[in-house]
Amino acid sequence: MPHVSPSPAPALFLHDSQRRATVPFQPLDPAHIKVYYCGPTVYDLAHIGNLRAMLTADVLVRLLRTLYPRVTFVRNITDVDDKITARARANGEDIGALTQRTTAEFHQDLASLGVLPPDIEPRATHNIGEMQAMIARLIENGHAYAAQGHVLFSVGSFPSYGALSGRNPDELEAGARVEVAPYKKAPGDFVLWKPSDADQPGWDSPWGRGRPGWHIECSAMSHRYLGDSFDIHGGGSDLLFPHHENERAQSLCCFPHSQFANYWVHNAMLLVDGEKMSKSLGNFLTIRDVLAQAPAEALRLLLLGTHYRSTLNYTQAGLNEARKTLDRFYRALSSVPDVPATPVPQTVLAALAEDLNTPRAIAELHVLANQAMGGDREAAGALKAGGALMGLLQGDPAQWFRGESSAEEDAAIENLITERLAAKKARDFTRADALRDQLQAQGIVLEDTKDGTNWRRA
RNA sequence: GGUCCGGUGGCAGAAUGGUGAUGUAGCGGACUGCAAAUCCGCGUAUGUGGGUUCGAUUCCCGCCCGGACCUCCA
Repeated sequence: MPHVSPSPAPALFLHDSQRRATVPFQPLDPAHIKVYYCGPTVYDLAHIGNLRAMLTADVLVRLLRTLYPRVTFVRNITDVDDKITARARANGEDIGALTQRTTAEFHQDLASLGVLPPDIEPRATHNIGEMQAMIARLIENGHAYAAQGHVLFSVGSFPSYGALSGRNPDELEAGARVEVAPYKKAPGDFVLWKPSDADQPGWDSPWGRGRPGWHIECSAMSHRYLGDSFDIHGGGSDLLFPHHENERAQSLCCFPHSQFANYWVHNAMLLVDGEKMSKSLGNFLTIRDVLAQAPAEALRLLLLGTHYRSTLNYTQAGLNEARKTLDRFYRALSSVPDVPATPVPQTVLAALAEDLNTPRAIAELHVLANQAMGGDREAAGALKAGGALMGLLQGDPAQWFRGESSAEEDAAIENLITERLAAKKARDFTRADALRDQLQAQGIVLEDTKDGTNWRRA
């Protein structure tokens, strides 16, 4: 019954932040989709808010790969930043050591969540030359100016400044909470290049030894790896302004006849227990904090359980529920012998094609799981295939239920189960229940079936 | 202050101008020695006040509440 016949791919709709509407996705070149995401600034462990953006990108890219023959996904590493310099100093650590270590930790964390690596992962420090070339070009074009060792982008030189984030540059000044640096011609002008002290990282440049401003790196790297126009640029909604607005301004002024990013995808923020995650509130959660108390897949399912454009409230209860949901999904998969390889079910694909509606896609997985539970092998295959599209359900069910355990542990458990079965056979239920309680105390749950007793970890 | 987003059952979370998914929790039942798992059944929701409409949860306006951004936070 489930949808194994090849069907035409559904049309992809995406919510574009700039158009402020959900619109049909029309690739620049259907033969090759190009996606750029802002990656992490590597000075500390990634938190679950960072993860949300990475997961949104992951599902988007997985979906694009099923709809189009070729996708190039670029996600940068920001390895030069004043936060990095400050942290390295605080740690008494070399900057390179800090960024390398943090990058490795980032990769490990994402890998444990099943987030596929980008095709290209450029580092800012490897692209200083490209940044300088863009800055020089912006100065030539009259869009930037040097002042007191800084180079600043002149916001007034770009009429459509503010179009992405829906801001009026004149109104920005009114509520500005930051002091305007004296070398700025206009308050909204932002730094492309800034001078470095001897103890700050720096590179020689026509404007003196210095380092790039934050925004120019993404313009330089997206241009180098994707060209002056590409399909999708994504990131957290907090990057919309000023980061993405500024990127757009730089890139369009540098390459006036380009489109830069054709679609902008922004995920909403995440709360923890209803409050903004912050170190001072004590509710700051790194990916590793969560993985210490639940399987990575449960975290993944939890984060995909809310649409990416809605605020997501992370709670322990939600994490537990995600875990129970996976129990059911894996139980459905294991209820069917030899789950067949099946195309992605249309119901799941259609949900994701509507602006990455992962909650609806997961609801469709429940429908398939219910069918699989009733013995429908095709549904089980579809469940697994649909899960794969979201990076879920690719594990071994036995592994899911039993987790990591040694052969000795397993043997000990099996022994107690055998003993209990003997007691049951002798109708010594007191003894049998005592053995079951003993296992329960170890976190082992028993399930008696016609064919014997199964066990799993609670 | 400016701009923007949201308020759906106990909880999580979709959708929609015409009887509101999916899950979880709860209740009842089947199965079980008892459980666990599974299956069957049940109930409960559109913040508030107006407007448009034959009909509004959906569109419009006010109000209340929550959240985001407003120069380097995903």
